[in-house]
Amino acid sequence: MFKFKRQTFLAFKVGSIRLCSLTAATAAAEPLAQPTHTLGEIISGYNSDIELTSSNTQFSHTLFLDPGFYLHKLPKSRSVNQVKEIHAQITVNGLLKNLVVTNKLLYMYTSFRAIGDAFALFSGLNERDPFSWSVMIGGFAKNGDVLDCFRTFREYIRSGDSPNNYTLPFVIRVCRDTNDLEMGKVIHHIVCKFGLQSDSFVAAALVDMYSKCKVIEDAKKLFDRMPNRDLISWTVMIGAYTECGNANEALALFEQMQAEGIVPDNVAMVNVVNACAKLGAMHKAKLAHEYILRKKFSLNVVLGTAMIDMYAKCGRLDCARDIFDSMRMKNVVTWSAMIGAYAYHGRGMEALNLFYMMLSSGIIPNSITFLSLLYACSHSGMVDDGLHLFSLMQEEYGVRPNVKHFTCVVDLYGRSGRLSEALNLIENMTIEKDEGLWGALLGACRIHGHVEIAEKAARSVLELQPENPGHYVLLSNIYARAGRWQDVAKTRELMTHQRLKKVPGSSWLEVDNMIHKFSVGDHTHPRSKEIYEKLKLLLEELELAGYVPDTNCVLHDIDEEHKRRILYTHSEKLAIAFALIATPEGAPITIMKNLRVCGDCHSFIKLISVVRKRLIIVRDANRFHHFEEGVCSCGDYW
DNA sequence: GTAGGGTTAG
Repeated sequence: MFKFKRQTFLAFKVGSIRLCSLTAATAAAEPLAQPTHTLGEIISGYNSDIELTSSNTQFSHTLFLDPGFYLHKLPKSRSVNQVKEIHAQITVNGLLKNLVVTNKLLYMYTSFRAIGDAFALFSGLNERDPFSWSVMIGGFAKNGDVLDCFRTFREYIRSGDSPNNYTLPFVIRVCRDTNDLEMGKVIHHIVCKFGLQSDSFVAAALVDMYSKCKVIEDAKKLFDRMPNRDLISWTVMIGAYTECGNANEALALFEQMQAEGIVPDNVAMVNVVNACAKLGAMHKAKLAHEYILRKKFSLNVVLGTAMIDMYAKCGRLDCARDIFDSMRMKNVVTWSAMIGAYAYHGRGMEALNLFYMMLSSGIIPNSITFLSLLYACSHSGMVDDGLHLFSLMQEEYGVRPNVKHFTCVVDLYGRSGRLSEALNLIENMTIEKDEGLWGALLGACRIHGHVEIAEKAARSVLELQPENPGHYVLLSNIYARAGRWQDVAKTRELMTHQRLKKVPGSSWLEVDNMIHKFSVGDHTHPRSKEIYEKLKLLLEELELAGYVPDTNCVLHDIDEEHKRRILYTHSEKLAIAFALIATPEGAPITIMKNLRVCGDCHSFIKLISVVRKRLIIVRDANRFHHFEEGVCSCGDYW
């Protein structure tokens, strides 16, 4: 124990007080130069740690001269204020000139996202090494400070140092986060220039960047060329395939990874679970779950939440709820996932009840929680509840509605036939409108056959997205229903003038633990011949039961007969025909579709559910449809 | 002795 001399104490006091402001800690180094020297003299006789206590009990600090002490102590900081306190101690000890200590200090500031403090320290440094630069570049990257990150990276290169396998992944990350493929390619050139393309960290970051920028082929090429593919690069690649809609390939890759002797971890399993969710394949989901239990992965918040989503998207609300109930730690994402699951299945009341449970357990809802709730209300016809939540969200929780929230409210009004209120809401909105918003209004006009508002909605939606064939189909359906055949023809004409972006539609289902995938007019399935024969019989059977093909769902400029042929080979119908061949009589059928089920297929499936006495569940891009005894409660179609 | 790539709800 050492009692301060008065002057030393004052010097320290200056440091202690000033370290509370961002730049002051470094500024404090200057006036402290002299007194610290005194302090050094005082304690020069002690090589070991010395505790200095002031006579004023307000200040009681331990000062150490050994850099190792701070390297050990800094990571234990629990707040930025603690870092600042240690910063002051380092300062009064004159240890700021030790770059190892200073870099760690810099890192601690960035880890608390105190980027201003970090930069103040960084810019005050007389000397910087590649560690300091990479911590600073990484700090900006993790904080989303794109411009500062690039600026610092440029400065670093200008200072004469070479970019390395630490700095580059940070810069690549920024390109990924901002979806800046062009900049990503520039960085890729730099990577090659410095011969770092084989580094695991750099390569994995590049693969991730390419995949998030939707150039999966480039990502795969890079991945295939990697000499050492570790767990993380595999995980990135698995996630990339799931993201681009090829979940089957993602799961295949997971198998391949294990065959190469790589042992998955929790994060890898989250990616596997996501792939199963995308596939909606119950068998795969169960296998993944069993694997997770067998290998004793901890069901942490992230993995647990992913599993809730997986089961919900496989059509198993009960399993999703079991996982939800078994989770000890739940965050707002977990609750929102479960609320979203109910919403997705058209179970508005359950979604709402869960929301109130969430509130009583003290979780604060966010923008996405409310989006799921509004979605639940719109698909369950709970107009008043939806409108109440829409105002609650803004007034009680300060969540500013984005265009997706508005879209739900338009849907809410629209489905219940309050079309002018929906239009009014859109017209009075101050935020930017998108095609989804107008599309919701257009969809509502189809349900209620409102031509006038439909034309208004169609004009706006086609202005924003002229290349989407779905909008023309909707408008044409509305005209057709009103018997306005000239306008149907005009719509088709309008469409043929556009370059249409066709997202290939596909449907798939799981039979005997295998995924069977179909696209329109598909003949690739090994049992294709049987499927088409079955479909022919089904069509005859259904026409007797009153099915009339709705060729308005096909908008190609072709004759009626050709339209019928296209219509009857829609992927949903092929999938249904296959299911009827390959599954036991009376068993429920579950089909997945990457786009929305078309109106004709919707009526087709409704009829199948009654003439074949089957429960048919269809998951499309929007929701789950439960067809039972000729009824689907979705309210999407007439 | 100080710096690094992958994860959950829409």
